Amino acid sequence: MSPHTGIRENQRRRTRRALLDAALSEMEERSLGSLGLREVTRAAGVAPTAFYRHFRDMDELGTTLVEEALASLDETVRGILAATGDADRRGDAVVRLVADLVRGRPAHVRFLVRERHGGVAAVREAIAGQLDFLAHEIGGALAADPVSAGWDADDVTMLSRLLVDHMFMTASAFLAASLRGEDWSAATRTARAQLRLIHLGRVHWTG
Amino acid sequence: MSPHTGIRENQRRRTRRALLDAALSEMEERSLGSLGLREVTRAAGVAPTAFYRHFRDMDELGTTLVEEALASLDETVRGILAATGDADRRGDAVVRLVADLVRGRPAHVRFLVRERHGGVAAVREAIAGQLDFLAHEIGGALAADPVSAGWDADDVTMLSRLLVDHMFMTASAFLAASLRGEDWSAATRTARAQLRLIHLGRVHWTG
DNA sequence: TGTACATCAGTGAACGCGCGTTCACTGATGTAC
DNA sequence: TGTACATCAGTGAACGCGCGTTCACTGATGTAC
Repeated sequence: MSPHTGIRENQRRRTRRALLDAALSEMEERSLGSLGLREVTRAAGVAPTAFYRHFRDMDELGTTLVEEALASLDETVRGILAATGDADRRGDAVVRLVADLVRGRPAHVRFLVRERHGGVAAVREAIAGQLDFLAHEIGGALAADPVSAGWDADDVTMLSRLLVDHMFMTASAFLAASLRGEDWSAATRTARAQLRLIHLGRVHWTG
Repeated sequence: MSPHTGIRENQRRRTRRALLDAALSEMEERSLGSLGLREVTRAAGVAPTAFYRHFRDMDELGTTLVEEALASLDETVRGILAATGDADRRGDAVVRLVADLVRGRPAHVRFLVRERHGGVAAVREAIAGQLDFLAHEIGGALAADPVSAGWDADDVTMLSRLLVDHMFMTASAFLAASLRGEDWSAATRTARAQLRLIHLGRVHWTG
């Protein structure tokens, strides 16, 4: 191994990252579909043609961002569901997880919220696929709870879908609060209360 | 009044409608932000410059669509809330209302779902404003229910937000089902079950 | 270690194209008398 | 009713501009010996 091994690969990674970050940054106010290749390369500080060394087109860059944004999310969620049995604490833990995600990668989360129903089919489908998987994971964990005795599969699916959608609602509420310069206490209280209400419904559910 | 009075105004309305419909049609797969003025006029069958006789820019066309899409919605919802006391029937009525909306104006509904978190600030804000108003209306109706005795204002807001978001989830589920060529029975059952679960949580809520 | 060759991430010029916007216009519709 | 004038929705040419994509290239990095 030469002393210089990896220099080229390193530069390549830096450019690729610059392109992804530039795209995320340009999408603060706008959507992927309205983003231009030249716009992204300009913001990344490279020539337009450098783009093609990393992505076939903007769709491919978009699906890459989906993978980045949701990587490790379902693992983390599964961890919470497995570790915490108590419903209120579990709810609090999920809300905290969402808050951490939004705080840690606000641009990625905004991207997910915006493009989930957005104008780029490839990206919509990538997100939908990941969320199906996540809902399935959550469903598996919920089905194992004692309180789910007597629930049929459709009911479990219905609940896990509701919870996944609630995670998006909550993420969106945090982003909106940041935009208005508010702190997150009100949004946190609302999200927790909604989860508590859903949990109460679950406890009193009758097939 | 001459026999020809209104001909000009009529033509004007037809062109305006053609522009709005062309935009909705072009947005079946894409988002407002990626739509071009020339694209819309081409689809509407008029010269590009005709656009300016009706809208300052695409933002203004977008906010017009928001008003169209949500016009009469909150009135209808209020009607249901006032007319039906029983919770299960109320839930069914809301799900039916959403289904009718999606069936009757699928392009408008798709537009709302897509642009609610989309890349055009003016349109996002117009939708958010309308939904705030709708949530407030629903909150007013819910607060009047006997079951809401002892609920504070924050709790009522928390619940009406959840219900408004659930309407969007449901609308999105219907659109997705149509796209996959499925009928809407599964989506309807899921939406009703979710509302029933939320209602159960409400009944057992303790400040 | 040094040398000769291969690789390949990023470049810069060039292309044809559709964009948003301006402008003076046309001609059907509307109005005053 | 007929006539003369005003209005104004829609037109078509023209503009400068940024777009996505192609291509042959450069020069630093990597590899074989």
